[in-house]
Amino acid sequence: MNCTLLETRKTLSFLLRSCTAHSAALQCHAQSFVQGLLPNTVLQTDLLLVYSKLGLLHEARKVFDRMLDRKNMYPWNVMIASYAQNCMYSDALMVFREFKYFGFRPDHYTLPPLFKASVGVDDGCIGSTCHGLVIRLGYEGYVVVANSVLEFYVKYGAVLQACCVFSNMLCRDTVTWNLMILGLGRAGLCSDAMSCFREMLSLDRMMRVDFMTLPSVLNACGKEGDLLKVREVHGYVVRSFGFDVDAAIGNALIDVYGKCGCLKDSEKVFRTMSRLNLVTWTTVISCYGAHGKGEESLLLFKKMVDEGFRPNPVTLTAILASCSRSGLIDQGKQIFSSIRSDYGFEPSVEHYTCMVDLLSRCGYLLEALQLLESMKSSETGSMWGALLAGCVMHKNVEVGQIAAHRLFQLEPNNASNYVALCGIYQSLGMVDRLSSIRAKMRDLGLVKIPACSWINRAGRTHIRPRGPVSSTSSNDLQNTNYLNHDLRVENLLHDDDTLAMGLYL
DNA sequence: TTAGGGTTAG
Repeated sequence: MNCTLLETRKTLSFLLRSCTAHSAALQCHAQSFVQGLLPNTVLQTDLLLVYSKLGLLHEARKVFDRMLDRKNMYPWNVMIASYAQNCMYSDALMVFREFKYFGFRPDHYTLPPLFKASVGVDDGCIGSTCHGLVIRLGYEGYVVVANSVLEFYVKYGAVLQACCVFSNMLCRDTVTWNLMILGLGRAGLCSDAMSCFREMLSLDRMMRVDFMTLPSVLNACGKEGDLLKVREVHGYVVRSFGFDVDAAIGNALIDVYGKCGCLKDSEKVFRTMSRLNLVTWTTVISCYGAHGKGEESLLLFKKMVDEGFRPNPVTLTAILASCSRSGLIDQGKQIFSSIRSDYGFEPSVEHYTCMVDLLSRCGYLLEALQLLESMKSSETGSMWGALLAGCVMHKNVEVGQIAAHRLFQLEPNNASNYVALCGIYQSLGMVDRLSSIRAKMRDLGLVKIPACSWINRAGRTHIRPRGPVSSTSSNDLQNTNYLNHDLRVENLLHDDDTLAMGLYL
């Protein structure tokens, strides 16, 4: 390549790296072609990067496929990462298979997207095998790689394994702590999540709590329903970030106050937020709905649409659930029919469940049954459970028996369904049938687990069973500190993973 | 020249 062409190539590389628009990238690409600079590994890699950055995966793949130099790891890593970042997990894994075919060994750039892809395709074996590779190839010391391993176990719902990885990590940073708090909170180990947060607060500057830590911490507080802790964390948020917070923190605050029964506080946070997103609207709609304020939820839904936000399936579930809790039958029916016609989604299992619940609560039991029998999605216990609950409420034995017998097939070990049917028979004085169901429960060895309440008193959570039983300390139940488990990483890997590692290397 | 984290329903 002569000096002029080299200069042109360098200029185009510089321009490509600063491209922020599709048209500019296309112009640079065209110029590269016209100037006779292609194929060239450096320029093609720059094109691959810019198309990936702009989310133009089809263009990126075309560039990748035309690259003649397949010995360079860099484009492979970029292609795998681009697919993973754009949720095209199967494509990422296919490129990785090809990568292996060419005899490459993954490096510390290759592995993080593979963990993401493993979670994306819901295949724990891939992540587990990659974990084996991390150990075998000695990448445990790279904090980004180690965090990806941790993220895999957190997102895959394997909290014990996540704790094990966390305990054995050679280096940690803010992302590590954020992931661990997230994992503990998602697993319902809320006290452990809070302990983890407090430990993080006591660390030095390198591990400083950042804006991404707080939604997970708040989420854990919400699951526990501990208002005292919520206020404590909210105080920390205001001291650190002021009142006008990042959308995700604001959304978590709205949600958590709603879950603790403080709708007024949810409203206050909502009013002070300047950066709203679709999740904000969905959360606030859901909060009003959960507090039985369906009319307000509908007004917010309308305002959201007027402000240009297009509801997603989660928003539609939230508004349907709000209608259901408030018995707003006409509005609920109208929204349900608009899911396909106005918003272009196929109604999901969740949408059907809300609709069956709404119809059942309002006494339209035959209509609910017809809806269940007509739907294309696969039926779930929740749907039939909603219908059965409506039958109990409205003392309808005919539909109730259909729902109960369907539930006996779907959930053979769930005593609640038998108890619900007994409730219908009892309310109608059908003594023989009541005795028959109770006898069946005895034969099957089914026992209804008594309901209980969780009460927070002076910062301690107590469990109060129904009936005249004294309260039990939470310590009786939550006496496990997961982070202090003596765990060895080797125990996380199955024989199959070891075998896969052996085959690979 | 490439890799990582948060919030919403049921």
